[in-house]
Amino acid sequence: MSSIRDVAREAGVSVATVSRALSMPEKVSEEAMNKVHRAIEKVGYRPNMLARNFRSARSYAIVVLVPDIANPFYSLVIRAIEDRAQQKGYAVLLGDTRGTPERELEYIRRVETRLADGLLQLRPHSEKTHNVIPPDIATVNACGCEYTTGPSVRIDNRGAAKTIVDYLISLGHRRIGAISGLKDNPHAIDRMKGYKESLAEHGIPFDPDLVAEGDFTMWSGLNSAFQFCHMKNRPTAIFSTNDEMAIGAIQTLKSQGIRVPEDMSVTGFDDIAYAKYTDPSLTTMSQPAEEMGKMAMDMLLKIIEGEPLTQTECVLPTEFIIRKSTAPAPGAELPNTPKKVTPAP
Amino acid sequence: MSSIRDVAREAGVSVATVSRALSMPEKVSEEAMNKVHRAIEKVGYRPNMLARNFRSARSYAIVVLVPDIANPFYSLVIRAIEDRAQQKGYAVLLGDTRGTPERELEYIRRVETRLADGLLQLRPHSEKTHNVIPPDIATVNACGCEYTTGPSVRIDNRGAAKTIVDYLISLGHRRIGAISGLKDNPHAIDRMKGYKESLAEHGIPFDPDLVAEGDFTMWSGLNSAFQFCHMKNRPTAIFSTNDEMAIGAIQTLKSQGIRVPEDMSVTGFDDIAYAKYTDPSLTTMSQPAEEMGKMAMDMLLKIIEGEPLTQTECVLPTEFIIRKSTAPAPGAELPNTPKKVTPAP
DNA sequence: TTGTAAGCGTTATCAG
DNA sequence: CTGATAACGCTTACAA
Repeated sequence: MSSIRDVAREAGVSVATVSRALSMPEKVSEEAMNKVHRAIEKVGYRPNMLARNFRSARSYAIVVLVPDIANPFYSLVIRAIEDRAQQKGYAVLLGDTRGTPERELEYIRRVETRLADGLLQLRPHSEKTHNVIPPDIATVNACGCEYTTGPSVRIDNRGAAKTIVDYLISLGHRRIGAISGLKDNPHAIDRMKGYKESLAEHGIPFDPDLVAEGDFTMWSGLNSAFQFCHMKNRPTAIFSTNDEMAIGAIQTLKSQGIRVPEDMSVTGFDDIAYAKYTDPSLTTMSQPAEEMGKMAMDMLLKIIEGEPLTQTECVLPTEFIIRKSTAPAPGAELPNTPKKVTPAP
Repeated sequence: MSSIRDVAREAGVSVATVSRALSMPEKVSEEAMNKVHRAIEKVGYRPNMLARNFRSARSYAIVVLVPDIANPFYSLVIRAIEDRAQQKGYAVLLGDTRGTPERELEYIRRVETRLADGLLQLRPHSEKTHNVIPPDIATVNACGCEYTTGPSVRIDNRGAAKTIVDYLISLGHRRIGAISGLKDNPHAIDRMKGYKESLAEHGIPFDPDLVAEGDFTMWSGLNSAFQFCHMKNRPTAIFSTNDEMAIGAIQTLKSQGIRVPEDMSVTGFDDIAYAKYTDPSLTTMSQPAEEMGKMAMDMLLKIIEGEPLTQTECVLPTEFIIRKSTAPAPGAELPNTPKKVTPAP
């Protein structure tokens, strides 16, 4: 519990010199430097960061607001954020909101009360169900959507979804079921837009009976798929707005004796690590999770440090990964099997 | 940026009264209370927690040291920790070490410099490869092993592993391959002990050729399995020390035309969410991830607050989950198929 | 290059 | 119950 004073006394210099030796070494003589370091060693001094942060009115911490840390896509983004933060000397406060506005508010308060210098959001902001972020708070959205306001990093969810459905249609599918996220989830909304756009473009009428509402969990994918199994005129393909629901859906299909992809194709979204190891492996849209986290962190740091933002919205490219869960529609006659699909911008 | 002074002036009371109104409301008259709250509202006051923490020499934060946040088992534990921390008014600093002692040290420093009040470790401590935690730091291990020193929460890794291998043997398996974690990983060591114990108990000689060293990733499981496929006298079952390696291994086996479980049984460890959705679904040992995080957090809080610990080591029960990835050994004659297996203590 | 001393926003200690 | 005031450990003008 020794303080800077003890070091100063031991070294025979002033506290100012000790302070400077620690934070502006170039302004201290070599001799003083040595004395200080010896003294630090001797008294076992550790600077009190609480005091330093207080004095400099900065916490060197940011909070990450995430709907669910156990979601593998989010944990990838967070890992990248943490990595970057550590490099820059910032700490990451974990803010798992579990979808509740109350918990979210707690974390917003943490930055209002100076416990954090900024806020990184991993879920698109929907004013209806979430708190509005006070305007004086430095914040960046790392997983934005089309209508995200304020600085954000995102992918083209709509375009990426359209790419997937275009592909399904090119395989001869005409009845394509969709497993959406919750109705007011901005990611689900954007992706469903792409789904509808693709259908419209190919002259396929949109059928509301063909969309099931999930909540991005495997469990909900499992349940949603039942709805499609027992239809009189069941779809030949399922477009899921994320990988876990697709994995759950495949499970159900198999249990009902429906072969994937021979009888029904299934696509995911995110390309989580498990997508490659399911049976069959999952055709899906890969998001640059690491890059998203890293870029968002860099943007937030700029805002915090008062540097100008070169661009306020950053749309990153996705990659369409074709694996084994998709095949030509049963009985479809294809002019030629598509070899290549342009990735979403 | 208004301070407690502004509130005091506005309310016509002293700063001491404002401070008390906020942290010891029972010691303030109702009248003063009202004046203060009106003033707070009016000037838009938010207490500066940096100052409060500095003054009270507490950060109300803990750091969680985790080898890899993207590991689904760890993210479950962390979610529970965060939940508990939030309830108790503590923040969680994410410390993803990526296995490097340097990053680990950075986080240990954070608690030495008062930026956190305590340390929760999610990996067993092995003195050889990790920093030693200074004795004056409040710390609890949430995923301990047999030889973890200091307060810890853990499961009986050895016993649980033995339960699995006992089961395999009861199915008639005699040549049982093992995919271990890295040699010096304490979890891997404990679990491999259980493996060997079970073999010994059943009079099956231990064969070093039958153990592959993985690193707990799916990728390493995938590679390890190849080693078993191409053996002259290949095993009829694989005991993997975690689920991801088991999932990777199954992938390899299938690709090599080896049916699971008909030709070869595979077992995992952890029971991550995906274990239920692989094909075939995975027989594995379920760890009480949430409970482990919650208990460890409670213990750490007690240490921080100076309360006595009722017990310093807490061993939680596991549950053996038999799914579809295990079956009787090919050609084995079983006296009677085992119906029930006693779970590890 | 170094030292002196004035804060930073709170809480805690004393008197009143 | 309330108010004045001294810390808390550090940074940073300003002076030397």
